[in-house]
Amino acid sequence: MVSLTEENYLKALLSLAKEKGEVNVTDLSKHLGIKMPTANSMMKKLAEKKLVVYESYKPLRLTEKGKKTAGLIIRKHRLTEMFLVDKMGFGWEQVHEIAEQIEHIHSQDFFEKMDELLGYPKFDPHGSPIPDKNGKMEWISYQTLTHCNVGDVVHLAAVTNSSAEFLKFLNARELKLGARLRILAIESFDKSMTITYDGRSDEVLSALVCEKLLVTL
Amino acid sequence: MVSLTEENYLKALLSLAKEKGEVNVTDLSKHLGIKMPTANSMMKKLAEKKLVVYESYKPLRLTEKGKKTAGLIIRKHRLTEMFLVDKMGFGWEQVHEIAEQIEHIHSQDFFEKMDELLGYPKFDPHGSPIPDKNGKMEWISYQTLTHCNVGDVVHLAAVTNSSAEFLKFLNARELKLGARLRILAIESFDKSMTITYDGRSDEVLSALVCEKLLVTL
DNA sequence: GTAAAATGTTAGAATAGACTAACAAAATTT
DNA sequence: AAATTTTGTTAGTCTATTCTAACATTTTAC
Repeated sequence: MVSLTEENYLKALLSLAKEKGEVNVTDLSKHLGIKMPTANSMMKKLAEKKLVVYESYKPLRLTEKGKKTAGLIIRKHRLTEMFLVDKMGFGWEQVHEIAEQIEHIHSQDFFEKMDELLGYPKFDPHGSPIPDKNGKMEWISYQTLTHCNVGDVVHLAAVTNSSAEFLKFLNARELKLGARLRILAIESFDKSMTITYDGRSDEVLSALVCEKLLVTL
Repeated sequence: MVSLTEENYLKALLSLAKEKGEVNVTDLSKHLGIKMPTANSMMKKLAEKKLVVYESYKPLRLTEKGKKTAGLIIRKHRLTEMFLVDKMGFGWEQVHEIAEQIEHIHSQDFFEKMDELLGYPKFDPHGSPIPDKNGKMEWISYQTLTHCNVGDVVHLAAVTNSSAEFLKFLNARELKLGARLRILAIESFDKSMTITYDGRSDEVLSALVCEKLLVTL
């Protein structure tokens, strides 16, 4: 049995591993908003449950069992987000918080029904891949907008931040997944970008925003 | 702030108060499957939070605040059950367990959206009233089938047990809410009833079943 | 290649929620 | 009304999850 708390640790480990490759206790505790010793003792506990490989002073790793467990929680999270947007009419900026809670519901049937009603989606409303029933996730390698050049024309494929604050910022600029973006200029001083898309022309996006936007050619 | 555990105590207090008028610690602990001292100390805690009136050796009562809080949890539970049945295609026997978890989700918006999508229903799939946004519940006084007589023709309005086991039993007999029941005979020995409805004739229901069926004339 | 800084670990304490054992009060029986 | 049974309370323990303070190791800087 994995507690709600343990589930949150596993999820954090998986997403930090994605971003960084390796995970250390400092990053984990910062990500979860807890103190380092708390994270540390939980790692020992998860190691006993064979969900984490823990060796003193070494980076943390999820075991296969841990990866699968974490993947299945993320699956529930993303199916929920998709359901909330597609079937209940929420905006993509509203669903992260709610999904954060619903992902801990213990009912296979509930999430299978969602999956079925949604027609077995592969991506959530923020463009993130939905893991399969074995917790396996296709890790698509998009580029951040930051890495593009003047003149490039790309499509917005995903965002790496699902906070309401960030997504409201994008809403205000009518910037949606799938949008075709043309890069007009890059300010060398602060790396801010001037782009054009849909009805909007000459929108300026700071580097902080650009690095959260994943694009495809 | 009310914890998930506290919410479950409040819900138990409200439903026991409905059944019995007064609530004592023994019934409460049995209902929740915990030991008496555990319930007792939680009652003191809820009394400090002004949710329960607690006096040594006296029956337990919810305060107005406690009733409202409990009513709002039941509202979330029943809206969820209705949503699961009406919008997601679950059977009425599948939804209690799932709703038991979803009722603890903290998001006004989530339940308001359900309510809206459902068209502001007044009853859940088991015929129980859905409390309003102030946690107030209309307490409709149905009769149990047990109290009817031979020759009576009544309609099944609600069931007082939402367990999968009981509802599967009714499913197997195609006994649904709204069904028009005619009482053909009552066995004086064990109070079992022979009834006819819809396509079914001469179904025999034990007193144990009959007392869980609420009917209107 | 030490010294300083960053990171990780251990030990001990707090809170929530559950338990058992022992005791106290109230209700019921005879 | 005394004895018995049921019900309620108190005290102390346990586990999960968190914390702070102190200490240890590793990494980085000079």
